[in-house]
Amino acid sequence: MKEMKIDNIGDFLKSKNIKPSFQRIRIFEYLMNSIEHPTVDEIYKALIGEIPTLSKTTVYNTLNLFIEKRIVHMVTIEENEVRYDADVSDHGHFKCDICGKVYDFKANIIELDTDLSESFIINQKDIFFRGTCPSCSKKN
Amino acid sequence: MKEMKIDNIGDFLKSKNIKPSFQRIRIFEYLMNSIEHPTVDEIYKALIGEIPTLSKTTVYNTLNLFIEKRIVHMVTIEENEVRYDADVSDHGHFKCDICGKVYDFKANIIELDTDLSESFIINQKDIFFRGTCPSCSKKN
DNA sequence: ATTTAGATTGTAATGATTACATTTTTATTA
DNA sequence: TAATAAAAATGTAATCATTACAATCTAAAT
Repeated sequence: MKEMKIDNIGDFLKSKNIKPSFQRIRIFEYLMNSIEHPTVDEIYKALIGEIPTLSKTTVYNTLNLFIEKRIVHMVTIEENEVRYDADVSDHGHFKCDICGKVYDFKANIIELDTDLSESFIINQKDIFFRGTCPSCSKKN
Repeated sequence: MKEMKIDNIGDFLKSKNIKPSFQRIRIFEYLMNSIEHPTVDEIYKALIGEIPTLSKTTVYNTLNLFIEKRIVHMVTIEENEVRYDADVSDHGHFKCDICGKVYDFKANIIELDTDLSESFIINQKDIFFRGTCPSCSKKN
């Protein structure tokens, strides 16, 4: 999910040195408007109706390009499948072990105190919590 | 990697309600002494010499049991394969995008400021950074 | 209009993980 | 101790996400 609104996705992609093909625009748009953190399969299924020639390989290629250009984050919450997030700002993910739902939360990662040497160049910071979400803990 | 030394792994497993079979003891011991965060395949290959009848299914079963009993953490750093860590204390992982090596670092996760409601029950906290490690950035 | 690079597609292969049934080991009871 | 039951380990086969690669299509450039 992206808080900042991008009015013209084509121009945004261009500004990141990405040629704005139709598929790329629609994939980024879908990811931007997703509250969940969709998998490749979910993105593919959501767009195949509108783009009948879309192939899963294109979704993979496009997402890998977006990651390389740093406009999308890979979220390895699940064991088996990778999820994607168009919100590249610092924030955390909470996964409920019961219902499997993933919640976003704000975290002040910049102020996190670590013993990591200055000579490590950090490109991405992820915070990931697991546990039981309020609605599932109520049921027990 | 586990900082705290466990002198008798069998007793330790028993204390966690895990029957200490030979395979389970050896798998936990291997994980405890690993500086890296081995994959299922790495654990299997490391032990097959010593335990020729060991099956990969057993490694999977055992690790899933350890996770359930909270004595091992799943580390989803890689895209494709899950890694495991016998250090369940709060700490972070840094993965170098160039050489792929994973570094542990200390992080004061408890003091991390988040907007997550109190009604979320947190069982596991993970911090994961990506970037370039000192030895790889020197080379460029 | 032609050429060329880039983007998309489909097929097939790879490789991690799980399902499930069978066998082996360990614990329990008579 | 022997018999029985429960738990653990094993092997095979299946599933499914991901990638490799070659072919086709599209769009930009000359």
